[in-house]
Amino acid sequence: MHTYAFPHPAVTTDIVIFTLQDGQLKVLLIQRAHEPYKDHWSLPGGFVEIDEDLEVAALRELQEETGVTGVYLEQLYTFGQPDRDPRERVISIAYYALVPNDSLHIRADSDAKNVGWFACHQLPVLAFDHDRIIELARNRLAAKLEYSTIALQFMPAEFTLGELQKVYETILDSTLDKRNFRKRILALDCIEQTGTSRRDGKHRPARLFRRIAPGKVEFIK
Amino acid sequence: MHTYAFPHPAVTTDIVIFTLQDGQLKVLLIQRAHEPYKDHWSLPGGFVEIDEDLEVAALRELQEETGVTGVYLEQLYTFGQPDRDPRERVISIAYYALVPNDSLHIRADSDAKNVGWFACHQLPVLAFDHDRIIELARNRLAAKLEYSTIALQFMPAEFTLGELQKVYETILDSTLDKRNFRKRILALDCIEQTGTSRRDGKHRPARLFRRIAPGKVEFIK
DNA sequence: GCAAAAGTGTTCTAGGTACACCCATGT
DNA sequence: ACATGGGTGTACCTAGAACACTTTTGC
Repeated sequence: MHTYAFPHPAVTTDIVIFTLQDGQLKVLLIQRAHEPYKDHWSLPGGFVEIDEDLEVAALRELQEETGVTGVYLEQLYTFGQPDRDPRERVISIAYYALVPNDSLHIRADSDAKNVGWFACHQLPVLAFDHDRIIELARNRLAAKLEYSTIALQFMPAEFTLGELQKVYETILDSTLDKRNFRKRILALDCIEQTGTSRRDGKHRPARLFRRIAPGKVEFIK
Repeated sequence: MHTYAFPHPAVTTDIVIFTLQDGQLKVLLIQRAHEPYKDHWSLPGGFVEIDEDLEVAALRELQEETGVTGVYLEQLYTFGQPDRDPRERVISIAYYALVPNDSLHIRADSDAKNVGWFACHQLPVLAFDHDRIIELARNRLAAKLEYSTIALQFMPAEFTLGELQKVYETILDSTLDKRNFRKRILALDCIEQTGTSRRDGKHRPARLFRRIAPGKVEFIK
């Protein structure tokens, strides 16, 4: 037991894990096995250990649920409405992560709970205030596309310009002009040709590109 | 005493209160009366009450230290390194506030502690990680000048375009072209002439403007 | 040969930058 | 009269938007 002279809130991290699948922006959700919000879907998350850095706690959740490491992770916002959890006062530091589709190996039912990817525009009813958290994360992600190279964090080691354009179009939910897109991206000097190309379907093979600074997200303009 | 099955961190809010004085961007600091960091300067802040919303806690600190209400307040970032406070694990949700210079009445020595405004570019040695917090707040503020009307939150009810330009120049630490500045600001449709002007010194009187939507910070571009 | 995505330049437009002089007041 | 900040317009430049055809492959 742990006692304090004045009441302390519980502190958790929740993490919005984004990926792109089937041309849709998806988030990872977990079905709750217990009350409150039993059977509702919710964001992965959990209590911050007493000697654990916040970002480390978020990375731990990410690792436990997806098995991935070394992906983009950023603090989003801290949610602390007194009644957001009916059990006790819980303050949650929300993070969001971007996971390339090809590095995914969801731990299937690691502790007998359901885990799944849901398209952002058709989410189930969510536990707590997790709908607000996802909404905010989506807005932040879309905003960052405009002024940073964050979209590259969704890409595998090698990718085509067509695939990258699809990422932008999916997140921004709009179509882009191919020539303008290529001009803009190449002018950023953040990707380079591998020299190889990939045959894929009954059409001209596409040149492959790689990131110049893989882990880095740079601001542009 | 308050007892929990597993250890809980303490949660505080710290608040970076900005104002403009003498053509300088300043922040409000408080001299600590007790250990740790006794006599060091620090940000105003304190523990979040167990049933208190985070923003309400920040507003309370703001009110206690400056007496102002109804000013711009925004959550900045949450700092939670395990060793940032030597006493116990303390997670701090940092906010920043923008206070028009004319609405200031610092409570002088409300509880026998020193309070003062310090220019951002000549801060004293600060307690905890408060130097990092202020640095981040400054960057956020400067960034927001470029894509929102946040600068208006520093202005009193009526102001001249010259005064508003000075605000931009101070925060961005650069000089701006007068004609281009006026064109840009007026095109935003966020301020309007009061119809009056103000005589002030030995030169032509300046037209006065007011905000069209005083409390609102709009995104531009 | 036809369907399907890859690849490639030019023109137009709008928004941003650079720039210099007259105006109203106090001393 | 002169010093001080207030107030105004135009020319240039550059970044973003609009736009259509040829190439390479699989079937």
